[in-house]
Amino acid sequence: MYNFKEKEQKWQKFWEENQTFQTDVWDFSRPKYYALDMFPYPSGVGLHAGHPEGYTATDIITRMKKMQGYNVLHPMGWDAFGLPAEQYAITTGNHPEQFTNENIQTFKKQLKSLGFAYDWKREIATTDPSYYKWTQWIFKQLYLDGYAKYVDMPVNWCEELGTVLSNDEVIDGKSERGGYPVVRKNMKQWVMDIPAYAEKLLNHLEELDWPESTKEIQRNWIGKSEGALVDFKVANTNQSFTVFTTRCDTLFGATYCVLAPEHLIVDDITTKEQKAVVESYKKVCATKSELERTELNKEKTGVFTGAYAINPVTNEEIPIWISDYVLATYGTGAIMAVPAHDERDYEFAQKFNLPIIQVLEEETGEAKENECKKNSIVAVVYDKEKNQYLTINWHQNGGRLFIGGSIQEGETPKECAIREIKEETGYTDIELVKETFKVRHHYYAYNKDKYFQIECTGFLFELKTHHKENQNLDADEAFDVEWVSLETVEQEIKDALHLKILEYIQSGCAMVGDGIHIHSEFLNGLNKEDAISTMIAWLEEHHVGKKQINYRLREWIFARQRYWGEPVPIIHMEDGTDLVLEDSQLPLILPKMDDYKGRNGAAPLENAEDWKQVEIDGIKGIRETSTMPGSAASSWYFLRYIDPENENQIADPELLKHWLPVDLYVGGPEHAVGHLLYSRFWNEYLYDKGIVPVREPFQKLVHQGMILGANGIKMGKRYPEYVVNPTDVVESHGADALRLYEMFMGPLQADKPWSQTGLDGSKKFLDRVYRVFEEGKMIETSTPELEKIYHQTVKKVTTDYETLNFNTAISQMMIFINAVYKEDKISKEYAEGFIQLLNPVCPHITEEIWHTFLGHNDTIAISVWPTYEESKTVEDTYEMIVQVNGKVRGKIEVSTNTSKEEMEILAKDIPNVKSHIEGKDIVKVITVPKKLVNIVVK
RNA sequence: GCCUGAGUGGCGAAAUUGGUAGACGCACAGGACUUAAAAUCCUGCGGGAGUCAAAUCCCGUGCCGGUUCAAGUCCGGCCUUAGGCACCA
Repeated sequence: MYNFKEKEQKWQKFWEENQTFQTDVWDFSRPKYYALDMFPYPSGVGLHAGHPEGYTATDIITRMKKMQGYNVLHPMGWDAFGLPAEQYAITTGNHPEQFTNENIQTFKKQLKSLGFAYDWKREIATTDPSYYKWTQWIFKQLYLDGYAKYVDMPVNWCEELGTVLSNDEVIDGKSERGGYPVVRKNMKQWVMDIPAYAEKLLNHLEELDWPESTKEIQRNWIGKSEGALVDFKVANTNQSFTVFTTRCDTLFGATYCVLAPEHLIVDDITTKEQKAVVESYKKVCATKSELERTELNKEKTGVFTGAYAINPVTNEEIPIWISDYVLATYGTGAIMAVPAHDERDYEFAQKFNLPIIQVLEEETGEAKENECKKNSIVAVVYDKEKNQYLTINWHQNGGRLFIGGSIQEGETPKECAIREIKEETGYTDIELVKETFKVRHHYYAYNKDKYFQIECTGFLFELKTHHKENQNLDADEAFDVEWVSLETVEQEIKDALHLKILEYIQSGCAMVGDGIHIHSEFLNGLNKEDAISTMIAWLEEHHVGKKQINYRLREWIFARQRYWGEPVPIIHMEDGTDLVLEDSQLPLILPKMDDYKGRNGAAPLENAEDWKQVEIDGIKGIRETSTMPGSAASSWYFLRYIDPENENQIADPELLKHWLPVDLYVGGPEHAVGHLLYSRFWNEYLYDKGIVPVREPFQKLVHQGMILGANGIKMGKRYPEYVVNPTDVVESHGADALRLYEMFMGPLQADKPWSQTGLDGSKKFLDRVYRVFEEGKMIETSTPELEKIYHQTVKKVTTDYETLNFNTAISQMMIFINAVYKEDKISKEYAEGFIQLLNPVCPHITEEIWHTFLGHNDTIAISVWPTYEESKTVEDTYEMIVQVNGKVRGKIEVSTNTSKEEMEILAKDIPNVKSHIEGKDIVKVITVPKKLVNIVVK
């Protein structure tokens, strides 16, 4: 019986004493492999069930690659700055460092008990001054190059946490940590100019082997949009403002402009009469929290400034409004409103009765030469009481349609619609509900033998009473007037124009799609794409605008009003200048304090008087008291692992050149934007500076799924009875069983529920493996019976590990062990190979067998990975499937090199197949070599 | 609303370029060993009809339709669910 408790400790001690997994990074003689886990925040509660999942995945790759002859770097460290340690310090009066170090020790002990092949000599903690020296140094470079800036800007302020937060730390208007409300506030802040790298960060996503979903999230977060800047003069002043638009082609339809309430020009242009309302509106917006702003987005609000802008293409005066639906922080904080072709502008225009001009028209039907032009209408009449629509059934002569007709001389479209309804159906007691945008339609009229191009307006009327007057029909108008349900309408109306009008009536807002420009002078007749480029050329020629690319990505707010973070190495001098510390003054050490609580929203370091006050060459100054955000240290830690003790640079350039990029990076999907975007930014910056040799740090990225409770719900405080603690499992089942189970549960990337019996099953498998040796099934002579399955197993396990399909690799090893039991013997050669295959997943039991039963003195970790022969994996017979009309009617064991002709003959000879084809004509026979025969009969 | 991904037995899940749906494991049932139980080993295990037993047949991969000799896999349209974005002009 295998004593996992004793043996696991024995081998962990052995690996440590023999430094089995220490990496000589200067050994360039072998190919390198860098396998990285996202380093954990060492919280007080220790490891949870999810940690071993990702860590085991990289550990498997590490151990296999090492056996395949790679020099593997597999480090671990601690992302140790953060809020909990600080809050603990505030409540207990202890130093956060002490708390952090205790947690690190707990984590480390737990990780070691799982048997991971980390090189603990390279362990780093972000809170260690020898580490944050270099975090500060990178900050300094960014500062000197103008990417780190101290600016006055609106920020996300969280009162409860007493700090500002970056955009990725705010979710639905609440703080990611704790879920406290977040408000907007203007503050002097340190920011990183990540938008300057937006284009590079976007483009280089292409070359990465990352999950498509994560790349997509980053693309959305960067949010590139191409458009134009357009200048608007304010009438009767010398003021002007610029708007950003992606639809400059609709400029002829711009009927008003909207500025963000915070826009600087607002106060200057507001007229006396409007001053009071503008002021009060601005006040309301300022006090709204981020949450209220997003929640209140149903109803548009805004006020008129009294001023007018001049539309540069029409030279007409259009009113300037302010509204919080225009964001101060995006684009230029000002827009031109085209209500006909933008949903938000449409809604706003409807509410405040602003004019709507259609400048784009959708087209239905097919354009022909020599078309006759006319204007027409399509009218939809709806009976609310019966929930039915009024239609005209032309039967063979055109099917079902709504009411349609041509507009006559001197008639408005609406008058035409009312007239046509009366003439064709007799109904007169109707009320107009809605008039749609115009549609351009092309059709052929059989009765007139002519092609027509019509401009058609749609109408929706509601029937008030069934009062009817006489119809007034032409002789050739033979149809039935029918009330039908919406379902019938959708099924039976086929005409493209009528369908389009119905679509307008149902959706009913702005028309945002493509179409043909109208009422747009030099754009008339052009589609959207052509019109945009034509308009940009026009704007540039007339010096009133230009092409512009805009990003949604904001500056990274790089300061927190907290204690437990890296100090920013800046001194604000009395003379108003900012001074960055000399390299020799780094690291700037975080001072010990009596009280870690900030006062009135000020940073805790404000209280460190002795530390804060400095004097240089007789000039007094005050140190920056904000600290860096959590994602600062994690944005470059993967570089430090390569050379963690280097005192002169972040890492030796020669080593960086050899070891980068990270070959495999495994971590949770929750870092899709924050950490993974910031690291890419810093790495890209350091690449541009020539410090780092690769543009992208993480070549291949994989997100492990979540381990759910046995109830299928995320483990956590809500259902404490379903929480699994890995340390308990190591106690009860052993580290190997835990590792094996977590890898066997399902695909690495999927969320999977925990199962206690499943875990038992994994342990049973390990006992079954051990028993092969314990019971003496291993023999010195060869076992040809197992040859094929052994080679198949080596092949499948190797390739499945490489593609991270651990669950199927394990199932193949189970199949192999089942075969060993069936034969009741195994040769030493195959036993060794098998134990090596299992070793990356279950390092302890395999190491034990390797020494005890297989007689080795050296660790299995440095043995040579087993190989397979392709020729020995292929079967020489296979089960040929015989189908009749696609249904399986027989199976027969045949040799692999049976010819197509032979296959067909054999197939037709199977009794059950015979009975299915008897008396029928064989239409065709499909033969797929090494697979099947399908006989098609009639 | 928009963008991703997922939906297969009682459960976790497998299935090359379309080619035997359900590998492997869990649970369950039966047998062997045992005084007995546990452990272990062996066998069976999608649903239905059929039979002493079998052969055999029908149905079955979220739903509806299509392409094909053949669809879990490809195409069109829905439904459910998880994640992301959401007044981004």
